[in-house]
Amino acid sequence: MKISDVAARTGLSVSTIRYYEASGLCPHVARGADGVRRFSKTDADWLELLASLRATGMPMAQMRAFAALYAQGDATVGARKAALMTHQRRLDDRQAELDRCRGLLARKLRRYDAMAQVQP
Amino acid sequence: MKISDVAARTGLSVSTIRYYEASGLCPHVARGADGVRRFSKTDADWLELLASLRATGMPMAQMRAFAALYAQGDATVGARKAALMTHQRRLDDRQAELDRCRGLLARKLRRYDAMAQVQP
DNA sequence: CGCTTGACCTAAAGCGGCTTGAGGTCGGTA
DNA sequence: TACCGACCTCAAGCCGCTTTAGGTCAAGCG
Repeated sequence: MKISDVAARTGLSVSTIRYYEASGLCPHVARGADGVRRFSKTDADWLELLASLRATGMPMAQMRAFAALYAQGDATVGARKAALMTHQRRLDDRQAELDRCRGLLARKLRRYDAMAQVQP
Repeated sequence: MKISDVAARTGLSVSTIRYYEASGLCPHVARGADGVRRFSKTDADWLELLASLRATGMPMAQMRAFAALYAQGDATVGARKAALMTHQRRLDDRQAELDRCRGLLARKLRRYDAMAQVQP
């Protein structure tokens, strides 16, 4: 799999994928003799997870820590589980923000409609 | 109202509020003779809305545009309504991302649990 | 055959959205 | 009076990318 394929699949840009690798988020990506990156299915799956974590607000430092655990194999499953559960809580916070904002927008929009009726 | 009060109320940091003002997001904040900002209730409400929009991903450029409309008064209600409705769609996108991520995490966590059972 | 086009590569600079730091003014209090 | 804390400005720093500059190679075509 080439970098463009992974980009298409994960929704990350090609640049972002290179940046993530350079930042230690997806270490050990294989290279062909020509120096071109060759992603395994596992690499792609991993990046897909990263993309989802990042899109929902996990900081890079935590993703880096998570990647380091992942690289150390099965012994770290407990720690990884904890990291994901921490992120679940972040999701709940985001959800709350989203809901608050939805409410605010709904109220604002109703007020705008009321204004439009009074002076059309 | 002083800047620290607005910070407490909106959840924005004092620095961020100053930065927003400097960026044209909340123009015309009054100043005392001592040069200290004096926020009206309207200012605070406005910043609260901005905080919510920002926290849910509206780019500053769009907030700036929205602020400019707001500053021009009631004639721009239609445009402002459109802007908020655009943001509502962004909320839906975020919601979808959140849900996707939740699903992914749930699957991952189940897999981790399975692994822990096999080799405790 | 040579030439362009396009996908890949690196390294470095730029950008959006804050945060932090240096340096200064004021009012209150021990 | 000397210090503390809240305010101020301006500039630099930081995070998470994106863009730009400059280069290699393979495929396609006039």
